[in-house]
Amino acid sequence: MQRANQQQRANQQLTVLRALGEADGPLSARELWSRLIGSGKSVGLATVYRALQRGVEEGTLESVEGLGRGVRYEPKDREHHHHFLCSTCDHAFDLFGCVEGLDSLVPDGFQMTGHEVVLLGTCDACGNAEGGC
Amino acid sequence: MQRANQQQRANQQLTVLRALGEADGPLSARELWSRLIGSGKSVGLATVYRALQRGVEEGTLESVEGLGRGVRYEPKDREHHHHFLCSTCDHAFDLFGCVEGLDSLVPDGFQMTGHEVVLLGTCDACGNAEGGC
DNA sequence: AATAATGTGAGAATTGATTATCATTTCTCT
DNA sequence: AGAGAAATGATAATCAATTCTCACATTATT
Repeated sequence: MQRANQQQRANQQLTVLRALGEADGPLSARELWSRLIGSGKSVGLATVYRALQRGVEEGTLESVEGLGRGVRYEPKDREHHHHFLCSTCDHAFDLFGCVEGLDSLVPDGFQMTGHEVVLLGTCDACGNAEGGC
Repeated sequence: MQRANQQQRANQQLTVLRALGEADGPLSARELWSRLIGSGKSVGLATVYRALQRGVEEGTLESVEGLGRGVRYEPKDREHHHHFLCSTCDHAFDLFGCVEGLDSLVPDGFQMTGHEVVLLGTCDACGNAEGGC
């Protein structure tokens, strides 16, 4: 049992961060954990939280609120983008591009420092498969 | 004591819904409750939840996710609009107007059914008062 | 190798939001 | 006024997300 685990352990937090880096959108701690488990990587949920927390502290990750409930995380080095939230599978996808005309929405006296755009709907996979993807 | 309460009670849920209707943006159950208490109206938090839940069931209210954490509620009869979330006081303000060019962001095969735009920054009051508003 | 520092997993503990419960109170209708 | 239905408020219960704890494993440092 010790032997078997030796190659699977190393720096689990790196495993976590790598998986997040390969995702096509921001993930919650649990989503990330599920993916890792699903792909045969054995990590504890606590370790996922530790990796995310540390990533944010060190500035390599960014927490993304505003996508349904809960908090998701994504690498901070991605360029400005927005997200598509599938209402069927609840997965968030990165989008490319941005929009025009945001400044005109800002009320007098308010200072805008950022913005979020979330498109809602059905993703490709869920659109085809009836039940969900 | 009976006398005193008689005018304060009536239909507390109406009181709740009226307060929400007068707000300048969507409120969470707790925000709404705080406002009521703050303005001298004595209602239970449970009643606030009941009023909101029922409003959604009856179709007069709409729940708004995507503004930081938590769920907020707003009257459904307002026309299409978006929100400004103040990062200092965490209050959400209704905005007027919308944006262009959202369609071009949708990936192939995805079906967009709606969108949300949230502007982040500092509201007028918090911008002036240093500490918060 | 010996020791110290750090990382890890499992599950307990905590937290905050929401819902359920229940004894009263208020309404509605007669 | 009187009876039964609905509403109310206080608080307990529930639930999911996140953090904490601790025994043990791994790595780093002599």
